[in-house]
Amino acid sequence: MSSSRTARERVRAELTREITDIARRHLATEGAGGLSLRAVAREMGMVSSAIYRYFPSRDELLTALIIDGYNAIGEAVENADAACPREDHTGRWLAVCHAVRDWALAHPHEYALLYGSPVPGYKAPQDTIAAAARGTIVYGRIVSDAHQAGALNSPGICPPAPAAFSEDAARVRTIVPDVSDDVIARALIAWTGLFGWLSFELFGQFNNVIFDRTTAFDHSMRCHAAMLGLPV
Amino acid sequence: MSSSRTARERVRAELTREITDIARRHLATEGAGGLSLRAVAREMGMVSSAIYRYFPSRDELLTALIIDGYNAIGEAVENADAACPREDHTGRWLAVCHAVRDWALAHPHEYALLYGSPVPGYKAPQDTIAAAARGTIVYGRIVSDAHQAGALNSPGICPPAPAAFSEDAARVRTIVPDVSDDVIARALIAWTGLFGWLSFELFGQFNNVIFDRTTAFDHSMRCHAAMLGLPV
DNA sequence: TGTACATCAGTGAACGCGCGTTCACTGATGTAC
DNA sequence: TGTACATCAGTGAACGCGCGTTCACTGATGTAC
Repeated sequence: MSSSRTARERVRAELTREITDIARRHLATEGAGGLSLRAVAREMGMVSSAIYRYFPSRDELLTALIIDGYNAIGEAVENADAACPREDHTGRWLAVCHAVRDWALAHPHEYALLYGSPVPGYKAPQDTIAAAARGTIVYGRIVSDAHQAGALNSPGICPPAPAAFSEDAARVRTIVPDVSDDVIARALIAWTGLFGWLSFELFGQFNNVIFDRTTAFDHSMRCHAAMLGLPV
Repeated sequence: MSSSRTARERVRAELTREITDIARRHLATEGAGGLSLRAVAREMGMVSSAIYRYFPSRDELLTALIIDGYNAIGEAVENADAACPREDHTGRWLAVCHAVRDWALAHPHEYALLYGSPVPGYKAPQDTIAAAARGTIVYGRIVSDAHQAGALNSPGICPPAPAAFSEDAARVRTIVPDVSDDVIARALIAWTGLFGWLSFELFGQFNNVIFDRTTAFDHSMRCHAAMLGLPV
């Protein structure tokens, strides 16, 4: 019967989720390289080979974790954005920044898995790339909304984007529609600036130097907004 | 005799260098987690335990590699800066940016070791922190030189640095003397922006999106210069 | 310059560990008639 | 509703591997008198 088939499948889905949960927890203690199928199986109370009923290899498990991570960060970003008035583009940008940071601080090893050094020997499959776009798309919509609302006023301090940039800009425009090359260039700076800050903060580069990180972060992201052309 | 003592010591120094060279090469193929004393020993034609004459543990070898890395990047930055006319502060900043990037592209795994996810289980000792400062000090001097030459004109688009930032700013001022909190905040943004860009580029975040990376990078760093208040 | 001794470099065997993955298997759960 | 069969989950043993680190040792290189 279809109800009993879903019974077995429900157990399967449940155990799959349990495996990824445990794996995620191990990631948080051992780091990406230390993720071991045997350790996960041990904690599941299973024999190590049983894991292979659920994931055909260690890399597939890693892939699942990466996709989950991108989705978690994407969801956090979407929620933060959705909670702001549509026309408050600066507020939306800042909300997104803080959402990414809060998530990163709560899940430092997952952040490292997504935005840190690539895991040696691991080749990211195509599925992860789609998941990675989720947060970026929200950011792109904020910028293009601001542009369409006429709220994006170039601060006029950057040199114009070079002609050689236009091909790459065209590709980025699929995520940030309608805006000029100049805006795309500045949007890229803000985006890399956000993650650059977080990587410094999470990977220890601020140790013994910056202590009130929330304050400095917030101010930095406001400056990025200003450079982007948003009202601050 | 002192000449014969230095003979033995010269061999020792030579072999120590050879070990770190091989380890560096392994780092470039296997990544930080895959660095193995046994593999290094094998390639040296030694038995694995012999390595312990030179490094008391795997972590000490890692520490040596990290310090070497920071020094290499620091030296590249120093040279790039020194090749510019002192009063061309914008040129000095751009030269530093390109020097860091060139080094990072030539040594991606070493870059990851220094600026990527921390190696799990490895606790960076104090020596590495001093070495890490070398490049930063050059950057700080450029900013403070520009300030002292009156070449640093605030673009006036950032909100003022919050009062809560002043304690951290004071700490940073030991590296960038004399400048205001506002300048320090903007200097921090440019610096994190540089490494944020490089991490995106090296860790794969630009894949399938940005292809002419040198062009986009150069333009981004010019924008950072402009935001910092340097003439562009 | 020659000898007695101390220091150091490198060997080889061993300890104890954990890993990913395969394979033939036992039972339990689901399906079709 | 009941039975015969197919699918799936989990077991347990094994393969083959590499790792960091310790230890007692042999020789060679350096030092002091």
